[in-house]
Amino acid sequence: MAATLRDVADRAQVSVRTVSNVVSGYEHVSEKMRQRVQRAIDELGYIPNPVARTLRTGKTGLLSLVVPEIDVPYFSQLAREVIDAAGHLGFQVMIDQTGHDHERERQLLRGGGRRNLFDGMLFASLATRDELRDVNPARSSPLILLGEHLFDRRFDHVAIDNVVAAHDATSHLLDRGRTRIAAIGAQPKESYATPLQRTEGFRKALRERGLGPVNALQRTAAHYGRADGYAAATSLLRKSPRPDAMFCYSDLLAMGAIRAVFDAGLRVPEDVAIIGIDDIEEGRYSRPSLSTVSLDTPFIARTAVSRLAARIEDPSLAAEEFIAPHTLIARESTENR
Amino acid sequence: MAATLRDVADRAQVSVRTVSNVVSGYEHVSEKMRQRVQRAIDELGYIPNPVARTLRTGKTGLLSLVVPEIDVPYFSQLAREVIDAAGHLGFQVMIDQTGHDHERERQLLRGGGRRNLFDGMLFASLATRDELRDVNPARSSPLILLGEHLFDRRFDHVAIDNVVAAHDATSHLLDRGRTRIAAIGAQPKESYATPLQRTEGFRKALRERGLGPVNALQRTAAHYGRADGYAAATSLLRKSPRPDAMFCYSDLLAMGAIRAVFDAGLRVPEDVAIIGIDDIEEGRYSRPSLSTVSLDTPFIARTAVSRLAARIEDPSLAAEEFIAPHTLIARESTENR
DNA sequence: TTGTACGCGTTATCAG
DNA sequence: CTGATAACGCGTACAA
Repeated sequence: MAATLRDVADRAQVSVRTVSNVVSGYEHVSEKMRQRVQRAIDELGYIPNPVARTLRTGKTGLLSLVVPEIDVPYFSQLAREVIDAAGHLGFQVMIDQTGHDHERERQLLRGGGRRNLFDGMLFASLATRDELRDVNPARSSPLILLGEHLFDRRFDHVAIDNVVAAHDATSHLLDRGRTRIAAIGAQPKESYATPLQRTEGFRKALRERGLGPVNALQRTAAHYGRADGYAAATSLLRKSPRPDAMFCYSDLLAMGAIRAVFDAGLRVPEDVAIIGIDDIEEGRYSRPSLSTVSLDTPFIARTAVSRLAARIEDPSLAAEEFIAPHTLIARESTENR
Repeated sequence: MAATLRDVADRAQVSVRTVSNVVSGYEHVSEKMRQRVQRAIDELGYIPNPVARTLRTGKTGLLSLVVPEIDVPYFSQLAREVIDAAGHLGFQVMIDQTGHDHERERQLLRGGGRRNLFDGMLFASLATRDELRDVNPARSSPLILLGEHLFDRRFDHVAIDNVVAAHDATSHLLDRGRTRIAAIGAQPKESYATPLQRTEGFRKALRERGLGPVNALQRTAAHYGRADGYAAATSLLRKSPRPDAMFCYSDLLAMGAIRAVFDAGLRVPEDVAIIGIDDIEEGRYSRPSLSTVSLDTPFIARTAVSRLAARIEDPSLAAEEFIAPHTLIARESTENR
């Protein structure tokens, strides 16, 4: 059915080598030869078979992006940037979801069960220290960690400074005159880096202003979704005296929290100020619009993809860490009363 | 470096044929043999090379999902379901974005420039009649169209009944006593099926209640995003008398419209009722929560993936059309005044 | 039930 | 600059 390199060679009366040269744009081919071959290619409608090429070269041109759930706005935004950045470098992207399942994460880190169909992997899902420890950087396929995993320095790693980001968000609430500040997003089992660091930044900011321990005003959230934020905020509002501000570890948590405040008959920001982290577009249109810490997703995506490409070229590269910039964005949800 | 089938065969003192049988779970292998081979496999840490297997079998186990932008909630939710459904059938999913670029759509429909690295494609982006006409179903790789393209019956097609959905949404607004109903989402150039059908359903519902032509209350929207909804709604509110309801062709348009109404100093639903289509999670937490037409995304994803799998098995299948169910969901944004 | 040998479509090596 | 030919790793018809 489909024409092969050999078919073209036969038709053009040349060797497959010559055809291959023309197809892959090899320099030293006479113009005459090139035209003759090109004509045969066009006549037969020949298209190179990427699988055969891959078998020979060992490169598929495929990257794998692993996220917990692609329909979480932060991750779909990241995916968008990653796919674009990868495209510019000639890669296509396949997506895997872990669904917060540890076993699945472990499995994907080992290369998806089978030997990889991809040249490298961007891992943006959670992973505990233990799961990473099982992975041997020297033997596994090229891997870049995104946003987490500060524990393990054997891997390339693109992230933000979570301690500072959380500190900035909390300080912003303090600057607005809030004093009973709650935090939503610590993990039930503290095994991940990001929530730990955000909690650290949160507490640090409070300490700097002479505010004591705040365990009673902290709430865990398993999945950083709207429902988690809603539940946590509802629980916090039952306390007396109730908090006058909430720092949410993700914008999605914040969206849930905002709704919870209103369902409790209170107002944002008048009664409770709310700030998140991520800067998803949703927060720019919500009522009130959401104050947040904006992460430079394009930077993260570009850095991760180009670093992965470099590591595919040279797997012996020493592991490096890249910190993406973040900016505090004040919107309506933390305005002064 | 990596062990091959032949390495295992040498080590187990058997032929490659036998090893291959064991690996691919062939029935008729003696238990003794199986164990001997399995031991060699484990010792060498052998993993089959999917590329070589693909070259031989012609199947990559990869599906391509094409969307306009993955970070649009409707599409990321669809992607989530598609990836899950594909996983159950042993497929992985790569994602391509068209970014509303016609040339790119055309290119992807032709198989991404190169011959396909995937077994089949789910096309959920827009495409005009012309773009599809260039594609020959018999020669291209297996293709399923999602949600659009009712023009062309040469392809498998999974969609909802857009005319009825739009009719339901509009009727809901009429049932709530609204009389000056606007519509946001027609296309500047009417080349796509979905907006045309929604406009048809919209007008049909108005006609049934004896309401005349409404061109003055229709607004186009190029990309169905929040910004488009905001701009269109703002423009509509300047009319006098102003509309008392807006039917948005997507939930995202509706989110932008809600914000626009409030920025204009008016209230939803008291002054303007708003309804969308899609049922994205965002609309369940927004203020007011968003009335909408819920599409059965899991059904769409499962149907599309299993149909694609079937078509990969048997490319000669006759094209078929699948209609996914939809349900009207009334929330706060269309409550009675 | 198992072994041998060939082909899948490329790229790379080595002559010429 | 171009031709012949050997890999790449696996599946399978054919033979035993």
